[in-house]
Amino acid sequence: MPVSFKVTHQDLHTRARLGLLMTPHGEVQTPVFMPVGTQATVKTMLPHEVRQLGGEIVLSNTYHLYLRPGHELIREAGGLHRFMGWDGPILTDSGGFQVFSLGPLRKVSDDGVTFKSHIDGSEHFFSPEKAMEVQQYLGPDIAMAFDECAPYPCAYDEAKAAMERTTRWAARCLEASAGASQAVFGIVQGGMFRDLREQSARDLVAMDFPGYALGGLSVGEPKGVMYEVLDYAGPLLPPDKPRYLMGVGSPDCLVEGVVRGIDMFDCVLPTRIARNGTVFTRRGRLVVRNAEYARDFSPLDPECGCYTCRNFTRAYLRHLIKANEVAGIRLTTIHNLYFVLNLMTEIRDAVRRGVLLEFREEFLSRFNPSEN
RNA sequence: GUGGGUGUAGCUCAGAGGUUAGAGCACCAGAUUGUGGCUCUGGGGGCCGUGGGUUCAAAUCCCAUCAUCCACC
Repeated sequence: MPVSFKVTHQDLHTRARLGLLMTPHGEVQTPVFMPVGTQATVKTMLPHEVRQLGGEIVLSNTYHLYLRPGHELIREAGGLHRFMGWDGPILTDSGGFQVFSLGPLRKVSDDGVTFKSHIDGSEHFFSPEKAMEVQQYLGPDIAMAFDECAPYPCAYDEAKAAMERTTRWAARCLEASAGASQAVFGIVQGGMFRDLREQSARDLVAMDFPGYALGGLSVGEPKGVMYEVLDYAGPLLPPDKPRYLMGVGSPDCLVEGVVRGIDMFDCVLPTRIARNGTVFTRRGRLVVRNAEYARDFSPLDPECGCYTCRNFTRAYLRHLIKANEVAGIRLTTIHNLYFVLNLMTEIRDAVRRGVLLEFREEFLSRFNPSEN
C-alpha cells in the first residue's frame, strides 16, 4: 500500500483526532491543510518557502496540467515531484470539480465529460479511466477519483443522479488504477441531502478506498448547512481512514471541520485573497489594500510570527499591492499560508492536550470571518 | 508680434445643435472556499477655461478674453 494512515490520538470530547498520513514522499501530520498549487506551483511561492511556512503536502490539479503543459511532458520530466521541485507528498485533484466550475460548455454522460479548454477552446474528453491515466502520468502520492460535483442549490433528483454517477465512476477509477503506484481516494457526493450522502458513503466504503473525501461542499451553501452535512456524513466514513474535506477553508471552517472529524483540507482562499490584498488576522479578515492602512505602520497581525509580520508594515504592504508589485502579493501570500498552517499546528496541539473545544471557543470569539 | 491648433472627471481622451455629458486609467469600497494570479461587482467624482451672444434648446455655432502648444518673423 503506497499510502497508509494511522490515528494516533482520538479526542474524547469531539470527533477530532490526530493522525499520521504516510506516503512515499514522507509523513504528514493530520489534521492538515494542503496549500494549492494548481499549475504545479503554489502561486508566488517557491517549494522551499512552502516548506518553511509549514506546508507538508500540496495539492495540484489534473485538469490544468493535462491541458498545459500536458501529462506526457510531466511524465517525461520524471513526474510531478521532480518537475516542480517539490519532494514532499502531492495530492492531485481529478478534474471533476473543474469540469463543474469552469463553464457551461460541458456535456456529461455516464461515459464521461466532454468539455472545452479554458485556454484555447479546444474540445476534450475526460472519463474516469482518462482521469486515472493522466494522474498516473503525473505521479502524485494521492490521486482523487473522478466525480461529478452537484451545484448549490440543487434539486434532489439532480443531486441524486450526480451522486449515483460518482459512485459508478468511483468503481471504474478503482479498476483503472489497479496496480498503480499511488493511492486513490473516493469522493462522497449527494448535495445537501442526508439520505443521498448516506447512500454515497455506504457505497464508496464498500469499495474500500484508502481514504475518503467529502466533495460537493463549499460550493456556495451557508456554512451552517455544510457543518450539518459534516455532522451526519463524517461518522459514516471508516474511522481508520483519512477524511478529506475538499475546498475548505477559511480559518473558522477549518476549526469546525476538525471538530467534526476532518483530517485533510485544501483551499485556494488564503492564497487567492492574498493576491487581492486581503489577509487573515486573529481578529478576522483585513483588507490591507484599503486606504485606512495607508499610514498604518504596524504589522498585519501583531500576534503573528511570520516573515511578513516580523519585517513589514501594513502601509508598506498596501503600497506594494496598490503599485502592483509582485513582492506585495508574495508577502501577503506568505502571511496567509503561515496563518492557516500555523492554525492547524495550534489545532493539533489543542487536540493533543484535550482542549479543542476551548480552543474553538476562544478562536471563534475573536475571529470575525467577514469583518476586520 | 503674426498665423494656426488645443482647452470636457485626478490623467489620456470621446462627444460635431436635442433625455440626467461618457470611456479607459486612477481613486474608494465590496466579493473571492477541490484557483482561469495581476480578476469580478459596485461607487464617488464635472461652473465642458472664462465672459458675452445666437437659438425653443449650446460642451457643440458666433464674438471677446485667458491659458497652453506649434510654426513663422
